[in-house]
Amino acid sequence: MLSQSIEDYLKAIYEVETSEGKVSTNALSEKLGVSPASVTSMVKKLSERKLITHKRYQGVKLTSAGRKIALEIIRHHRLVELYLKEALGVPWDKVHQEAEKWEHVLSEDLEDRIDEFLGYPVTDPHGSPIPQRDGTMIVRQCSALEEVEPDTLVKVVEVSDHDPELLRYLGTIGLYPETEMTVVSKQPFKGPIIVQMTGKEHPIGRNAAKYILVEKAGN
Amino acid sequence: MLSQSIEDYLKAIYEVETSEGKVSTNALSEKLGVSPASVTSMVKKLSERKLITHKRYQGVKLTSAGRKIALEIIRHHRLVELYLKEALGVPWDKVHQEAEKWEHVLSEDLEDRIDEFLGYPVTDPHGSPIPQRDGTMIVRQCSALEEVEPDTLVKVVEVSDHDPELLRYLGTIGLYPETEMTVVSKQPFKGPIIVQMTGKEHPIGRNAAKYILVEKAGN
DNA sequence: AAAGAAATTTAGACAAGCCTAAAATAATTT
DNA sequence: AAATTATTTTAGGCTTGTCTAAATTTCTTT
Repeated sequence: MLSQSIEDYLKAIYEVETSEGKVSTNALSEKLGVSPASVTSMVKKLSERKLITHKRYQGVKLTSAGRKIALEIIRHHRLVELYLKEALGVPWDKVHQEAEKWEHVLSEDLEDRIDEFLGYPVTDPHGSPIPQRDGTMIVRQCSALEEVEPDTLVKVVEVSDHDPELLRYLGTIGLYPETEMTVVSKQPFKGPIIVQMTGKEHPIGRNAAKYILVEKAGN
Repeated sequence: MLSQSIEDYLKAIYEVETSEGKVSTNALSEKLGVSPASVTSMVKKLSERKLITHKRYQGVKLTSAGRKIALEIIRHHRLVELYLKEALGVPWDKVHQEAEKWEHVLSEDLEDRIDEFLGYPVTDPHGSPIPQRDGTMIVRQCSALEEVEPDTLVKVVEVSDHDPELLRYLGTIGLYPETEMTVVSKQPFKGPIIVQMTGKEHPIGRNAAKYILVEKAGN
């Protein structure tokens, strides 16, 4: 049995690896909210257990054993998020926080029951792909809303769950994964991006637009 | 925020207090699976925090603050047990083990949602009463099946969840809380107790009969 | 290329919770 | 009542995961 801490580190390493490519001590320190020194000592332990590889002063990499565990935890996390929303009506800006705790206590049996209850879903409430039991995961071609040229019809693919405040705001304007919308204009000087959804126009700050992933809608 | 360990101790103290009256270091050591010395040191910590009172060499007692927390944890545990059975079809011999982990990660918000989903239940799948939000709990007049005289019509009130094997067996013969049955005879020399349920007769070992609580059925 | 800045690691400490072995106290037996 | 046994506590140690402060290595700037 792995400690909650180890699971948290492996998950964080996976996420940084995916989003930044390189996994530095500092990045992990930041992400996990612990000191760099603490990261170094945990990194040592994870290397000894062959869950990651590590060369001094150069980042860290998951081994396939480590990646398998990371994906398992992320699978738990995202299944739980979706379950809480679907089965218990927890609003989408709250599910992340709850899932952070639940992901560590979910048995395989319960994982399967929840998966079945949800009809073997492939994405969580924020549109993030759910790793499948075999470790595979859907891949999608998408870009940040920030990068999209005006006059394009796009479909929301995924919204970052890092900021509940953002999720609440997007909820109020009805912007969820699968929503289609048209990018009307990008205001100059890093001004907001204006999108049109079901008739209405909404301004989306650049900062928010970085965290909204979209794909070109079939038009 | 209380550690999982502290929550486990408070729950164990509550349970021993209820079933034995006096709470000794040894009883807790046994119940929690840790050494008596460990219990002593945790007891010291809990006293300092005013969650229990303790006189050297004479057991331990919950303060009202401590009891409140114990009941909260037990409420979590029993709500989760019932939820897992009702919402996810987890068999009744498995729910205890899962709930041991979940009871520590349930937020108040989720507790309320689950409570509502279940229609504000008062007992868990084994018939144990669920403490209400205000700390109250239903009380019932019942006795162990072992003590019941033959030729009595009884209703099962509660079955101990301490042994999954027993629960599985009782499941196979259809003996659940609310089941009515007649005590046909008590075999001599600590032999089994014969009960009749829906026509069929079943022998129940004395050891099992200790853990089945019943009340006289209105006949 | 050398100096300064940034990132990383080492060294040493601490809290929580557990352990064993030994000492102290209480309960039971003779 | 003394001796034996059982229970509880004390003393001292271990592991996990964290921290700060200082040393080392790497990167960046000039």
